[in-house]
Amino acid sequence: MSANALPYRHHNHDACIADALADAKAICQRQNARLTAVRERVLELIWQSHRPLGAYDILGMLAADGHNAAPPTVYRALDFLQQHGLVHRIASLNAFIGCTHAGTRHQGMFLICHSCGNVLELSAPEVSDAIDVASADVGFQPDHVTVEVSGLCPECPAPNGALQNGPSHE
Amino acid sequence: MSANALPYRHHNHDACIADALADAKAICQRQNARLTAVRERVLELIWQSHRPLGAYDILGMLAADGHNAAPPTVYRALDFLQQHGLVHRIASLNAFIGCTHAGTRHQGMFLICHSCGNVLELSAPEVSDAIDVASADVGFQPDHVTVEVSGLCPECPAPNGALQNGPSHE
DNA sequence: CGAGAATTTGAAACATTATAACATTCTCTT
DNA sequence: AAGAGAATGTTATAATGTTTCAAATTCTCG
Repeated sequence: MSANALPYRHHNHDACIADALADAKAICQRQNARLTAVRERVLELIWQSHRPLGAYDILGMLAADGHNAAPPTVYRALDFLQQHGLVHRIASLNAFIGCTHAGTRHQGMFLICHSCGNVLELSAPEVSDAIDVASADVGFQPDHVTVEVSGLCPECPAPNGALQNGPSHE
Repeated sequence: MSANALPYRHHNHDACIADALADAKAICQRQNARLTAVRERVLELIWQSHRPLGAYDILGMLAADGHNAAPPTVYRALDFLQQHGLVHRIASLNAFIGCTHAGTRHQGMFLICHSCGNVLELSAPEVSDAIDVASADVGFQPDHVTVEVSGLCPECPAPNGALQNGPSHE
């Protein structure tokens, strides 16, 4: 019933990265923005997992590339990518993740599995709407919304013997 | 219609702090937790404004007290206070604020004014519910939820001539 | 009370995340 | 080719948070 499938379950991740990069190119072209080599490489690195990556992780990967980059290089690339809606920053993790809804108007909600570390971005209009209503109720004008939910994803077993998704009697 | 008034508009802030401290004492007693001198002082400092305070701000204030504290002292006090539901951490600001719903079961939502810096904590069940539904929809089990909205509070004038709360025709 | 256990705090060093400031190189336009 | 603006390189530093071990305090129970 949900429009949001789990995009990282048994998928062709190479294609997933390639798609993201192709989309990014198109989006930047449309916006007259320059997806330079560093920026593209950073985006690619971020897309190499569905786990958020810290800026210094990226820095290390660039170093492994032979690129002797300093922190500002990475942060600038990340700023650019965020500004163009290609990556999101997860505030509760100080980390960055590729946007799975790039190019579409959306208000993301992030489901962060504290077991496997994967993050799923949902577009949840009902959540945004509820937030807008609650804000308007007290006369607050929302500008930017952060919704980050940490918990257990359906791929991960529940810690002890607790039920996870309810008995599968259907 | 909202149960959440703006608690920081024209209120007696000394009483506000005193109440918070009294509540904290009661809550800790009930939970057999020790609200020691440092912890209480940190809580008091946090309550001295409705703006979130950074850990190092608190550290500086303790220093002004003549207390030569190191970072772990503050972080430990903050951990304790969070664990007992007396303060919240605002992830998008790396800062801490007193909980205005201490002692009650709630899922906070934070309205952060980027003009005056004040933060209003709302208890918004509709938002929590929407988040729970959206999570359940993809089989995710929420554990901890972060909802932080930055924007313009009703106390602050809109930047240019834009309407803020709509015409007051009622 | 008083010994031992547990909790809390002190203190020093260190790790991680992010930014400032300024020089240099690149890219696009004309 | 020249100039303007954008992007990157480089160095240093700021801001935030943690690890570790030692000392002090408080609690428990005989």
